[in-house]
Amino acid sequence: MEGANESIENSKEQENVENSSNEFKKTILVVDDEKRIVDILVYNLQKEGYQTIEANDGEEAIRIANEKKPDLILLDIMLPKIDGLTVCKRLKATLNVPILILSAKDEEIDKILGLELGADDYITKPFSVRELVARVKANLRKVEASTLNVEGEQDANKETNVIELGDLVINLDKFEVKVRGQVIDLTLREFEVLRYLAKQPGQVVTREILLEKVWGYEYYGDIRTVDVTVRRIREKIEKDTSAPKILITKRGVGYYLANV
Amino acid sequence: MEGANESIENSKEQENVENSSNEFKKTILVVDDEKRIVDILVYNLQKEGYQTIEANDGEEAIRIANEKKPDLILLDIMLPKIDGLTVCKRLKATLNVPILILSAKDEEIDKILGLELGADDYITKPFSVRELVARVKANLRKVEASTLNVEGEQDANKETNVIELGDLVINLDKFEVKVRGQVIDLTLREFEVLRYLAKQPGQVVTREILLEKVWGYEYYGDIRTVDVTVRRIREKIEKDTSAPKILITKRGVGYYLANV
DNA sequence: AAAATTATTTCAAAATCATGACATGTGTAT
DNA sequence: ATACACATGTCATGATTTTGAAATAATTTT
Repeated sequence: MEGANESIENSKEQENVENSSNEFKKTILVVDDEKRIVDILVYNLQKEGYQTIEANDGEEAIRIANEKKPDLILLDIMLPKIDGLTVCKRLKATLNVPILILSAKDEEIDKILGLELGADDYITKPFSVRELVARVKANLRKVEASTLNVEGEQDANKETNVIELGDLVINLDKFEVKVRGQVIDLTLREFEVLRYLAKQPGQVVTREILLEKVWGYEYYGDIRTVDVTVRRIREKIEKDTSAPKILITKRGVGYYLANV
Repeated sequence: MEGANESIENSKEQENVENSSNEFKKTILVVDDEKRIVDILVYNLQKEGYQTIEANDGEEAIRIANEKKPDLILLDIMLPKIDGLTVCKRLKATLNVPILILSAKDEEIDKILGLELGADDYITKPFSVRELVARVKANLRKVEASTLNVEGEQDANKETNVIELGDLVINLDKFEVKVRGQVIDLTLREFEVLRYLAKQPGQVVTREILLEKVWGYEYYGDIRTVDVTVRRIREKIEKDTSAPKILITKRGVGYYLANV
């Protein structure tokens, strides 16, 4: 979204620089079941000088990828037949190809990263075409630059997938939450809300942001849905629901997690 | 256009937070030749606290957009004089503004996407107002996010979202104010007034400006409302309300925050 | 002193939130 | 297939807080 004008012109120039320097066009496999999305992606990637192939579901994706060996894969997670997560894992197991994940929700992305499927990058909807193209290029460059250190760095940044906040311990890998030492059972939605808040403790998050990041860009339900989910979380983690100490309301704004 | 009423209720609630947190209202250019549509869009966007400008054909759209530099453009594709596609392409060439395409049919969208133009998002008629507003907000947020992260790489760049002014510490993320080390509890309105003043300490701000920037353009209430809010703030932050040391009156003009 | 401006108090309306109840959908075990 | 538990979203209601306006008091300016 940054620099619309600049990049329209840019893209023409870079076309030559980036692509003509490699004799042959890089091939990108676009995997999405929404034809519209595929169309945008394909159109814009071709404009940038890439060759594209398409797949509309997970099964196809795996088959085509193995057959055509693309230089990069753009992969939506919401897919028919075999979901994107599985596709990603399987492809990573057999092919050494950068995979760029498309997703409507931040939380979905987290899940993927948490599961260590080996995705190389991700981008959440709505994304600008510009942004996408930039990521594609970046990832292709990365491969080129480090054809030697194939698997070196990834394991290096093994972050603690546990967030600790006072009485609260959130294990992102296990999808498990402990309060005061007790494992409590949250539903997926509840967990995601809590996790999102926990990533930035103290920071007040509006309901709208939560809806977008947790429920997803495509969700247009009642904003008060957030309140209800919060209440359900509180029922499980707060000693006294009527005086929350952990998940706190900022009246007129939204919710936040008390830090420490 | 189902759901016009639904969002009328909606808008009452979140009115403030998202918009007034940027102390000026975002401007949205609505481009459509059907007056009815424009009216509905404008009405609802204003309800949400956006400023709106209108254009009824493609020619006008381009002219106005270049002149007024809106923060976002809602663009119908079916337009007299210059069609939406062209408008989009041209605008993208000169302005860096998110464009949200309105279209009657899915197929139309398909066609559009097959074409160039870096539209940022699209929405097909009929759409719910809630959906539209959500998309508008999402796209505006996107812009904001990308202007903050200079290179878009990591969110790790910790902008201190904290304003310090002598005894006063305002944490913008937490919507929290400390006075002499003590966290005090301000209402949203109070917080916003204080924040606005704090962004330009020493600078005297008239009540009119405060009303406009904090209450919003559409607010036509009593100007003395500002006084009352100021008093409420003082009660919470001043040691001696009758001799304010922090939030000070400039008689005949307005108020300002003492500098250091 | 009169006029103008600001401070303070009070009150009712409006906004916001928590909660319970209900509806729907989904998966699972019988 | 049927029944059941569970997850999740929606809605209505009541409680609480916030807010604007009006009325009055206090202060400053002219």
